[in-house]
Amino acid sequence: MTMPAIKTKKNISKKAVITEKASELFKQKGYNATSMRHLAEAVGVEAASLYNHIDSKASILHEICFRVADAFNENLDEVEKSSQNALTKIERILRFHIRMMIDRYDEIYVANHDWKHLEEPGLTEFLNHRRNYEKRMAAIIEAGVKKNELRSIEPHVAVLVLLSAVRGIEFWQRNKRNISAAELEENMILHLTGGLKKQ
Amino acid sequence: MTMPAIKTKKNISKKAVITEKASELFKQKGYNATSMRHLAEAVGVEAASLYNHIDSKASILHEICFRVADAFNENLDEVEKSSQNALTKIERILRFHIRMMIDRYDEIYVANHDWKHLEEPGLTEFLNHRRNYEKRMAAIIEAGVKKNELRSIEPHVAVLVLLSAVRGIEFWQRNKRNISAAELEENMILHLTGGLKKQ
DNA sequence: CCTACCGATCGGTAGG
DNA sequence: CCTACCGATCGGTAGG
Repeated sequence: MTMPAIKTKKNISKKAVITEKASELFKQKGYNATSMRHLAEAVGVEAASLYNHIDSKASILHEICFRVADAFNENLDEVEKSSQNALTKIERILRFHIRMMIDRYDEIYVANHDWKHLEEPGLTEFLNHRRNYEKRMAAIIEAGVKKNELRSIEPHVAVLVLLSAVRGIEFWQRNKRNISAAELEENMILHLTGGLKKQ
Repeated sequence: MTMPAIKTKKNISKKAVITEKASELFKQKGYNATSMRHLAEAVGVEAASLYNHIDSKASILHEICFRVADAFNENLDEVEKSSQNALTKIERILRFHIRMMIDRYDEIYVANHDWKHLEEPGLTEFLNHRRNYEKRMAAIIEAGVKKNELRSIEPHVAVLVLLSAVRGIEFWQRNKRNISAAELEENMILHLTGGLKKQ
């Protein structure tokens, strides 16, 4: 008799290590420049052994990208459900993005940079996720402008500015200066919502 | 007797075609995922023939990245020389970035995404260029804050927000909606400088 | 500018 | 989880 429960548990845990190391390497070198042999070395096994835990190199990227997408979608669901005003909603979304960029940097970086190498149908699905997310954010801003809560600004441009500004935390990650994560967050919120508020 | 003048002219022009096609392909697929055989096909020759015009795949990436870096540095030189106030200087820099993102999108995209694959010493040189550029921008903002022209904001965070927000034009390039380039530019400036102005 | 070809490395499999 | 190995593809060179 085998012991399926324990075997499963072991596999999951090793798979988690592989995904984590892959996130690190993909972030450092990029998806294509990271070979399964590099990854195997980082994990501490031979390349062939990785395939006992994962299906393919592509499947690792798929898992990283969609885990990230799911986290952002869940947060947006919650924000949408609330009855706060538009500026508060946007601020909540921004704070979530900023914290994800700080706490789960490797995964986020990979999802932002290497989604292009997803295989179909994952690629299309991922892009649909993203387009949908941007539309929902734009709708929040549009409602705020209509209610005269926000400065009159083109909602899609505002979304583009907000989402990419937050990605700029990559600069901060590269050389974490004297600024703390909290200080970074407050200054970003100040700058970005300052451009949305009515003067 | 050979005719060196004409021969040189021919080589330069073919090299320009190679660089242009490479920018396009690197943008679409990424540097590593673009093979010299793909590039040769796009140019209309066999892969081996490319090497009559360029030294290596790496040298193409080098040329793209440094051509971009030089353009931004030249503009910043000009802005610094002027005696305008801080907000005007920042606005001029932003408008230049926005127009570069629109007019020379392929090159800029490659410089932003694939600089990581530059070979040393190019990689270090490129990163120094960038760090220097960010410092000079931060100095402009810092001076504006001190002179009480700008809202009190951490200058390095402001630079990070501004430079990455502008990169968000990638979203716009992916699905150029109903918004014109001019409308995009004015809305971005409104949003980003709105967060810098004193209320 | 081409044909022919090089050594290196890739993702992945067979079999134990 | 390993050894041994596969076909495919890579950047680049020799020689004409």
